[in-house]
This record gives sequence, C-alpha cells and structure tokens, in this order.
Amino acid sequence: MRKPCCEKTEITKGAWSKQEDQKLIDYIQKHGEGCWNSLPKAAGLRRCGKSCRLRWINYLRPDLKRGSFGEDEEDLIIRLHALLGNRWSLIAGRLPGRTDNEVKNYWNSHIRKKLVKMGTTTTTSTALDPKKPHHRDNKVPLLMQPDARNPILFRPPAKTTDQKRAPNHDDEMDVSDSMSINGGNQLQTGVIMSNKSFCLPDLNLDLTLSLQLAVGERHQSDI
DNA sequence: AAAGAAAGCAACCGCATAGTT
DNA sequence: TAACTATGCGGTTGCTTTCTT
Repeated sequence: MRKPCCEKTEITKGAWSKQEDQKLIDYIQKHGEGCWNSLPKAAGLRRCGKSCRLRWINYLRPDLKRGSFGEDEEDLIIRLHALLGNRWSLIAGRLPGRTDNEVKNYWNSHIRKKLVKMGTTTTTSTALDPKKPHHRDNKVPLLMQPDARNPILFRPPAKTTDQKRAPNHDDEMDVSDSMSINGGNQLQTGVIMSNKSFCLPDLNLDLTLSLQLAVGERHQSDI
C-alpha cells in the first residue's frame, strides 16, 4: 500500500482562501521555493506540500501571464503538441508565463474542439495509447527521444528554480527553436533521417531541427 | 426569470523518477 | 544496491460560471 503523501486528517482541501494565499506568498518571498513537504508547517498552512506547490506554480507565481491565449500562443501549442504529445510541462515551458495546467486546460477546452471541427484532430495522434498507463516511455515515440549526446536534439538545461531536479532528460528537447511544419495543416511524414530532422509517421508531420544560426529566420516564417 | 446544459478552470490523485541514506 | 523520500507530471474530477432554451 502506498503511503499517503500527507496526513489526511489535518489537511484542508478545495479552494484556497486569500489568507492561505497570502501565507504562501509571504513564506516563499522570504524563503524561496522548495522543500514543499515541510513548507506547509513552516508557513502555518494546513495544506499538503503538493497542494502548496501547485497553488504557487499555477496561480500565485508573480511571473504568470494569465488572461486568454493569443493566436500566436495557440499556434505554438498546436505545433508543439503535434511534436510532443500531451507533455504539457514541456509545451508550457515554451510559453512564457503559462503553466502546464493552463495549457492543458486550454487544449482540452478550446483547441481540441477547434481541431476536431476542422477535421484536423490531433487527439491521440501522437502515437500514444491513451489506454496505457502514463509511463514516460509511452509519451513520446522512441524515435523522438532525444539523445543527450546529440547536441542537436539535446540542450543542456537552463533550470528555473522549480525545475532544479530535472527528472527527465527528454524534457530538454529543443523543439521550438527551429521547428517548421509544412503547409499549415498538411503535414508530412517520415522518420529520423539525420541529426537535423525527425518526423512522425503517424502524424504526417515534418519537423526540421536546424542549427542555432537559423534561429533568426524563425521569427519571420514560423512564429 | 428559471432550469438545465455546456464550458472553463482550479485542484486533487496516483505514478514515475531523481536524489538520499 | 535497495529502500525510502521528495518532487514533478499528466490525467481526472468537481465546482463555478456562462450560455441556451
């Protein structure tokens, strides 16, 4: 049996009050992020550490953008989702001020429906079997797993404080820097052909990773 | 104006993984 | 090296708000 992450009896659940928010903000401003397990007690909160972390990351962090998504953001989400599947934290990492939860919700409530309407559904189009347990190896096709030895697919982490632990190497894939999709919704197929490109057969997707020097061109043609 | 349906979003849950002992 | 602990992630749930009839 799995041990509960916290003592249920003393834990408050549900929506956060303003007082709780303030306590959490005050504490983090004083002591910084981290040590989520001990934070609630230290901050005088009757919440589990996980809940505090989530509240901070998804709602209280000062650098959050909030508000509705722009067209460019939506476009980027669609492209990244085509490449990465439901890896919301990775996708959110490419959208400054957005959280994985926000991106996930936006996808589920807006974009997916939109794509279904257009007949361009990418739901479960990422070679991922939704019925399978969410094992990480199931999330991204093997061909897409970046190789830490490959500088094209692997970029050394530029960690934010809440990413210190960097649990997965495949989280470091640098995709947006020079990703391109041919002809809007007409995507092409293929497999990894070289260091510079890889494609998803089931996605009809052609994604090209070019070197950093191409970054300048990206802004005109891609974003 | 009221009731039901749909949509949106915040939060929880369980699992995987990295770090520590 | 195995066991344990802490953290991060994605899926899901359920409450609240908005829309439709």
